[in-house]
Amino acid sequence: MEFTSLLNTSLDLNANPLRILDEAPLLRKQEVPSDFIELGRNITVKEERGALIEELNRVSAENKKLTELLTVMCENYNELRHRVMNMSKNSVVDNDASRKRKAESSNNGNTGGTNGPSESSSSDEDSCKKQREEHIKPKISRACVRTEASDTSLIVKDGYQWRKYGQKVTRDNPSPRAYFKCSFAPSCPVKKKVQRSIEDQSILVATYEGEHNHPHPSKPEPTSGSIRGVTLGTVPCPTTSLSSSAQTVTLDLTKPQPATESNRKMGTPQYQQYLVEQMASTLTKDPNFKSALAGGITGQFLQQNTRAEKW
DNA sequence: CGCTTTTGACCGGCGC
DNA sequence: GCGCCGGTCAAAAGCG
Repeated sequence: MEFTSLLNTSLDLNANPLRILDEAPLLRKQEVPSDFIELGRNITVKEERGALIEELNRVSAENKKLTELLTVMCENYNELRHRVMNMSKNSVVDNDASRKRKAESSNNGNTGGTNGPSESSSSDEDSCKKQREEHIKPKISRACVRTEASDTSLIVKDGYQWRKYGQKVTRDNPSPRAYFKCSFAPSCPVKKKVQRSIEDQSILVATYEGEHNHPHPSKPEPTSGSIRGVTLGTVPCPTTSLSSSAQTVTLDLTKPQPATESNRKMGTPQYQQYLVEQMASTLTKDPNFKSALAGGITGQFLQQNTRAEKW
């Protein structure tokens, strides 16, 4: 990843905010008098103390907010994890069921007179064909991008050059779906479909098909324009097993968290501190997260997604 | 003038 | 075989 080397992706998260908060006044107390004497400022100790207390309150409030945010994220993660696990189970069942259904229908068609052997061989051929086709299938990945709700354009700035070649209103979603081709290289086979999420109109769901056969043309445009990512400009969605109605997540946490069991203790300062530490260390240590973040910023997330994704 | 976007028409797959 | 639907094409319009 050439871009990860250019960008410092370290989040520099404060892994131990509560302790530092406790230490902060002590540090400041040591610093204040020396500054005070050296610069000879006309500030009374009272004023300085008041300012420090105010600052401390502000930081505490900020910390509280962040802790709450992390708690919510953790809850969402667990919920999503359960959903994905259930869905993957269901999809396996569904695949088997649909295969059975197809086999049954083809068998029913053959009940007229064909015998067993030819029947089974044809179904085997079909399955082989299917497998071959699936291998040929271009890699598909999906990304969700939060935009202004009022922004009606279906433009996802991921750093690549796209040419729109069609737009359709699909049955499952009232908002139009736009079709794009990569126009940076004429031979590039990558296509992109962009459609607003049916659940949240402010979220654009971009589906990428294929892999770019050329280097990334440029640094991605800043996400400050029409796209307003909170932390990540683009958010990798769970792709394979989740439908378009799947819940959009803002973080792709791939490692299991021990929070499910300790949810009962949620709210205690110890738990919150533990949560903060765990989340921060998970985020900063997890190479998947780092790469996803870097990819999201640089537009490389597409390639990462497709590589990580099963065909 | 060349590139991009728009949009109606067309095509192919799939289910009934 | 027919109709529906998603995906693509291509001509016209727009834009810098």
